[in-house]
Amino acid sequence: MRLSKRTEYGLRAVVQLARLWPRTFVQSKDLAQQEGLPNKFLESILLALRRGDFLESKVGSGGGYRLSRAPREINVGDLIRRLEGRLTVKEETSTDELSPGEVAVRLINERLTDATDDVLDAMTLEQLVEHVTRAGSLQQSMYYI
Amino acid sequence: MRLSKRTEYGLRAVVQLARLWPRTFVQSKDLAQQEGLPNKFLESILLALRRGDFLESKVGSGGGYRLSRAPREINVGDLIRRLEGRLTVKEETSTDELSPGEVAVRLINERLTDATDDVLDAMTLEQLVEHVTRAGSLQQSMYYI
DNA sequence: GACCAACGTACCATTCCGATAGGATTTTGT
DNA sequence: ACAAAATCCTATCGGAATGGTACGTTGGTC
Repeated sequence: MRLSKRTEYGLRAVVQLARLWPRTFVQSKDLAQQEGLPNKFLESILLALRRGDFLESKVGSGGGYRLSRAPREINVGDLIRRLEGRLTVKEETSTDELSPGEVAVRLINERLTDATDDVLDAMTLEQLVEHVTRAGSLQQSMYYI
Repeated sequence: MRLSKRTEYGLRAVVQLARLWPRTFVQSKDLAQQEGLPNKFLESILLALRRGDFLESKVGSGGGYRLSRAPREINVGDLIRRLEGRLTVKEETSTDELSPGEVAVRLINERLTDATDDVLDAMTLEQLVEHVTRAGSLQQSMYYI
């Protein structure tokens, strides 16, 4: 189980935006620089997030992106499902004439998606950022031991 | 979250073998035909499973594959991890100088792999086959309603 | 009206996935 | 002994997905 680069970059940008919330707009260029990401690629990701109503954008000088809602209101599962862009062609639910092996595979797939959805849906962006800053301060405090 | 074809085919073959356990060797060709899988591709998968000590094989006329142990002794998690053949280049555990975003991504990845491992490790091949045959008999009985 | 940044489109390079081809090796059956 | 049968092994390949770049357009600010 591995997240795509697209998802990873999107998450990293959103985490940055959440830490700045509710301050004003941040430009794609700056986000890319802070996290060391390819600028144009990131732009396309941010655009998708805006379309998914996770971000608001402002064009022109002094423009940029910001979260459309408070981090508390944003669910990580929703975010990632948007980023992964699952097309998953509806799985062709032809329940008839399934071999035993096919039934087994289907069962496992269901269990896996349920488990991952549970993990991701139980986490808000606020919680995620909280974990991160805790880990960060922990990391920082270790320099002084 | 989706299993690769390689994993899917391997599972389907193993489920068939588990249903026949502890009977004698089944040929790749027959497994491929029963499940409608490409023969040569399946062969390479079965070979990997043999190397992973899930199967025993016998060369020559009357040869084939069979489980190396009882289905009860085979863990689905082990099986799938073998089949996916994740190379996952050790994640480069450079704990220093991580951006907040990177920490967040790492956290999510850990949670996801933990959750999926939990699901898969809690299932033996015997249990999987049991689920399948139950579902199968249910499906069959519906023909007679 | 000059600049700025989001928006949009098209394209490209590389990797991975699923699969096939063609054989070499080992055992069984006659 | 020999032929058939099956696993075992290596190489290759087409196509799709992924990750990324280039270039231009639109809309907003000073």
